[in-house]
Amino acid sequence: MVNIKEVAKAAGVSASTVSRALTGKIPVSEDARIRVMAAVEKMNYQPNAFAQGLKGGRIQTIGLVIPNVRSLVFPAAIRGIEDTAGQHGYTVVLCNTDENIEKERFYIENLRRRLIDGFIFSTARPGHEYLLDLPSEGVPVVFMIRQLGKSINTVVLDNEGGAYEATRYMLSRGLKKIALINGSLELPLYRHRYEGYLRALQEAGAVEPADMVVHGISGWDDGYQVMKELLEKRHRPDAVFATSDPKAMGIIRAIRDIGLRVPQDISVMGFDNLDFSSQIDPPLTTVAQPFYEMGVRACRRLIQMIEKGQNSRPKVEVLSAQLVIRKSVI
Amino acid sequence: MVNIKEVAKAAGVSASTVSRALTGKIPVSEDARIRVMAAVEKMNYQPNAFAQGLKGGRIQTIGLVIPNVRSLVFPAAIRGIEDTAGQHGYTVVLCNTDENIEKERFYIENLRRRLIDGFIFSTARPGHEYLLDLPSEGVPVVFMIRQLGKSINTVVLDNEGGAYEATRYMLSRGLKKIALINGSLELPLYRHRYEGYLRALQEAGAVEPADMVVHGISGWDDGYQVMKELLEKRHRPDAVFATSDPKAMGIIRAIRDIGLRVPQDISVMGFDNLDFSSQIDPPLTTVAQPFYEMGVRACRRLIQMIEKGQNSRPKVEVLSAQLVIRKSVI
DNA sequence: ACTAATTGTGCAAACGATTGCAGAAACGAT
DNA sequence: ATCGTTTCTGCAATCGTTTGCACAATTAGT
Repeated sequence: MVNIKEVAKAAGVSASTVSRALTGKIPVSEDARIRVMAAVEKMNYQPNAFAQGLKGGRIQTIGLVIPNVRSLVFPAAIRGIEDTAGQHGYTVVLCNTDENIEKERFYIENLRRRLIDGFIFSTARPGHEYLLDLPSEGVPVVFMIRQLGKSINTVVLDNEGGAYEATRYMLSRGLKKIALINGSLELPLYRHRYEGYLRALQEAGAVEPADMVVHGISGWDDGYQVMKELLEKRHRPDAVFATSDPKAMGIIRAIRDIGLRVPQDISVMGFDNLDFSSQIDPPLTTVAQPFYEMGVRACRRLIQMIEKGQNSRPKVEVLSAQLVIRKSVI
Repeated sequence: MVNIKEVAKAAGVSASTVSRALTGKIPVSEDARIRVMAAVEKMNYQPNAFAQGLKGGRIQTIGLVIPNVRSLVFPAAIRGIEDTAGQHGYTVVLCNTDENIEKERFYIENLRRRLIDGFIFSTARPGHEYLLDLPSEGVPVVFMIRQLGKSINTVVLDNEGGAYEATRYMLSRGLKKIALINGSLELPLYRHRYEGYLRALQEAGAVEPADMVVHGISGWDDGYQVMKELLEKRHRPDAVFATSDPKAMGIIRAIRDIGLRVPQDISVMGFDNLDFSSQIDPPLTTVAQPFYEMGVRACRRLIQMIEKGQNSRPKVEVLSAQLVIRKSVI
C-alpha cells in the first residue's frame, strides 16, 4: 500500500506538506495543495490508520456494546448508528455481551487498548455502575435505550408516556380489567412503563388489579408461561398490556391455547413495534419505539463528544413513543 | 497507559526482552521471563495495538460484511462468529451494506487501511465478482451463507437437500399441488432450493405446476402480495412452499385474508427457522438452518487462514439442513 | 586450557503519520 | 537598501512495538 512519502515524491513536496494539505489545519500554498491532491487521487492514497492512531490522533472508530444481536430491538438501532457513523467517516465495532458482565469488561479492555474513540452502551443496568467511571478516564460514552443515572449522555424513549398512552387507549375502548405483564423492575425502562400504566389507571379512577400485575417477564416463552398460569387461576382480564412485543406474542399464544380469541375475548397491547409485529395474527396494536432515530441521535452525540470534547453537562434525551393501532385491541 | 519501556524498567531488562518474553517466539531466560510476567501482571500492561499493527503484525480484528442486520437470518450467525472470534482473542467489526455495492466498497477500503486481518462476507452475489480478487491481494476471505464460485473458502447450507426434504415431506402428507414462492434465482441458494423442490417432485412422478411457481420474492410484504394475486387468479394449491420464513408469514396472512385456513385449506412450509417461527400462529413447519454453527465454522476457517496462511485449496463447506415439523403443514 | 558452538541480551532501526521548530522566500513599510 | 512581517516549507523528533544484528556470557568439545 502506498504511503505518504511516495505521494510526497510524486507531488514534488515533503511528507509534511502532504500531511498538512490533507488535514487542512495548517495552510499550504494553493499550488502545492493542487499537486498533492492530484497525486493522492492518482495513487489512491489512504493514510495508514495505525500510524495516525499511534501518533495520538483519532482512529474514527466507535464501540457499540449491546446485550444481544438476536434480540429484535437492537438491530434497528444498530442501523441508525451505522448509517450515522458512516456519514461521518467512522466505523462501528459491534460487541455482544449476553448480559454478561465479564464479557462486557473483556470488550472494554480489549477495545480500549485499540484506543477506540468512544462507546455507545445499551447494556447499562444496576450492577454495571463501573461504566459511569469511563468518562473520567477520558473515554467518551453515550447510553442508548437503557439508562443508568443522569451523569452520562443518554438517549432513551419516553417509556412512561408511551405506557400511559397505551393504557389510556385501552381504557377508552371500554376495557376495564387490564392486566400488566412487565419486564424486570431493575431496568428503569420497565419501571417507567409500569408508572405510565398506573398513572393512566389512576386518572381514570381505576385501581391496579394487583393479582394481575406481573414483573420480571422476559421473552415469548416466559410470556406464554405466565399467561397460562394467570388463566389457569381463573383470572380473566379484559386486556393484557405486554411491555414488549415478544411477550405479547407468547401471551396471544397462551390465550388461544385455551380456546379464547384475541381481541374478541381478551385484547393484547404490545410495546416496541418490532418489524414482525404487523405480520402476526392478529396484527399487533403496540407502542412504537423510534429505534433507528435513537441510534442516529446516540451516534451524533457521541461523535460530537469525540470531536468537540465533552464541554456541556450531560443530557438525557427523551424521544417520544407513538401508539400504533392495529387489531389486537378491540 | 503504561508502555513497554516502563515494564522493562520495572523488570530490570530491556524493552526487547519484554517483547520477546511476551510473544514467546524467541527464547528468553527463565529468570527474565518470570520477572517480566510479574511486572506485566502488576502494571496491567496491554501492548498498544496501533504500534503492533504499524509494525506489520496482526491486529486481531476481522471484518464481517452483511447485507442487513435487520434481516433476521444474520444476527444468529453473527453470534456464532462473535463467540468464536472472542475465544481466539479477535474482535469483530460489523458492516452493513444494504445490498449496496458502493457501501460495500467503502467498507472494504476503509477497513483495509486499518489492515484488518481478514473478512467474512455474506454479501456475495453476481455483480460482486471483485470480491474474488481480494485473496490475491493477500487478504484472507471467507464467504458465509451466500456463495459465489468455488475459488473462495465458503460455508453454506445444503439448500438443495433442505428443499428436497421439505418437498418430500409435503408429498408424503398427501399434498399434491405444491406451489413454490421463491427468492431471486440470481442467488445460488434460491436456485438450489428450486432444484431440490424439482427433484422431489420428479421422483414422485409429479410435475411442476408452472403457473404456481414464482421467483424473485423477498420478505413478507412481497410474499403477501404474490399470494394474494395467486389466489385471486383462482389458483388454489394444496400447499405453498415458501423459501424463507418471512415470505411464509406474508403468505399465511394472504391466505387468511380471503377466509381460508392454514393448514386445513392450504398448508404452508417455510425455510430458515427464524427465532419467531415457533411463536406465530400456526407454529411454522420449516427447514432449519444452523446459523450459529455456520458462523462458528466460517470464523474458525478465517482465523486458521489468518494464522496458518492459505495453504490448502479453497473448500466449500456444506452444512445440512433439518426439517422442523410444527403445525403449518397438515 | 583454548577454541567452537550455543544461548541470551541490548542497541538501534524500522513501521507511517503528525507537528514544533527554524529557516527560506516573498512582500511591504520605512 | 534595510528591516520586519508574513507565509510557507522541510527537517527531525515522536508515538510504542518488533526484530536483525552484534556482542557478551555461558556451555560443550577436543
